[in-house]
Amino acid sequence: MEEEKKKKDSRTTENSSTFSNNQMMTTMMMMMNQESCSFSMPNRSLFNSSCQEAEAEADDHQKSSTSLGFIDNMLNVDDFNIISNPFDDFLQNITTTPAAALAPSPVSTTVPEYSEVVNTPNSESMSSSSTEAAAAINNNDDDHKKNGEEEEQEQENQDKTKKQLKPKKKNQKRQREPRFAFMTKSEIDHLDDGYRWRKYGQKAVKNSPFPRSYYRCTSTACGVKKRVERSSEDPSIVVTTYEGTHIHPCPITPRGSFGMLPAETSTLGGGGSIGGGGGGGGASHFMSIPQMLHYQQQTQHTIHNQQQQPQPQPYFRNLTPPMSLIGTSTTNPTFPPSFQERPFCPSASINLSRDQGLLQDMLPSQMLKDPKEE
DNA sequence: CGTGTTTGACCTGCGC
DNA sequence: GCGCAGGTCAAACACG
Repeated sequence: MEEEKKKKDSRTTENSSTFSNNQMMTTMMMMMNQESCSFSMPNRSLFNSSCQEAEAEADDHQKSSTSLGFIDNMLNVDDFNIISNPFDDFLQNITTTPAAALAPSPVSTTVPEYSEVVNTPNSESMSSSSTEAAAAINNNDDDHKKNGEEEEQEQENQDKTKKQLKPKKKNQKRQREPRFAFMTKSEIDHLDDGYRWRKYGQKAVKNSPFPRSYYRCTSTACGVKKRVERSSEDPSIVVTTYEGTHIHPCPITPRGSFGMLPAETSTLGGGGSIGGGGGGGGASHFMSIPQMLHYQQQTQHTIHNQQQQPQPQPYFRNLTPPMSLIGTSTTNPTFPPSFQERPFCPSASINLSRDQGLLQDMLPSQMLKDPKEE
């Protein structure tokens, strides 16, 4: 126990101190629940797998959405309710982009744990909208309600006597929410995905020196959970497992920036902090999407060079514009000030030139032109 | 004071 | 039934 503490402490300091420079991250999706696969990824663009589609969407968003601009593009908040099927895209990408291609080495070897749950992209259970997805998430309950709403009420009374721990237990063993996990090579334990998470538990995992952290979406009525743990085989790999579907848009701060943005802005430290930089000693380590993008850029670049072949780079592809903005400190009005000003990563300026080079590989030419034109 | 983390205790599922 | 491991709760605590 104390060892873990020490480890954690050391990791904490280590992460906070070293995270800036050398972390690239390789994100790869691995699994999802075999029963239903309606998970709605908060940042659709994050996992949008189809490059063309992603670009098209990016274009569409740029044309159509000006109020929230990049934020919307990133989070698709504006079309949260009409998200066609983010996970479907994602899954397609899984099939078209072998994990090994994205992250060659150890990552793929750790997948087996989840390989069983990899679903087929064409699974009909994939709903075509986030609302449907949410419904699909709840359909577990619905199904069971069909079987015994009366029972439910009866047992509800019984359950009241018990701890509120499991009000749902009667229906089934335990609700299996659609789940999927992705592995991220990062020093950061908790990758920020735009939603607010509250840590509700931490457990030591057998055969792993690293504890597993349990997070729950802070939005009321949103039961999405996520587990974060480090791979025992490769401590540099963080395995994040999402369970459930958000039934609400991605939170956005009044200033138009993500609530999720990590500690880079003090305004997000306390009540505004998303992803827990705030209380409890700030032991969790978040990587903002911009940061992720930054690393993803590097990763992509590396991959690109290695393979001499443009692999689909789905997850952050249409998120690249803000990266370029961040890197160049441009003042594109389309994007929130927070993204323009925020030194999201200490290495951002240092890597400016390199990022621009990367952007050439990744960004549509239009994207690169925009800042200049304006 | 509000929000979030920590952490020990408790519960549940599962294999034997 | 028992034990183990995973998952969750909730009080205590930390922070802004």
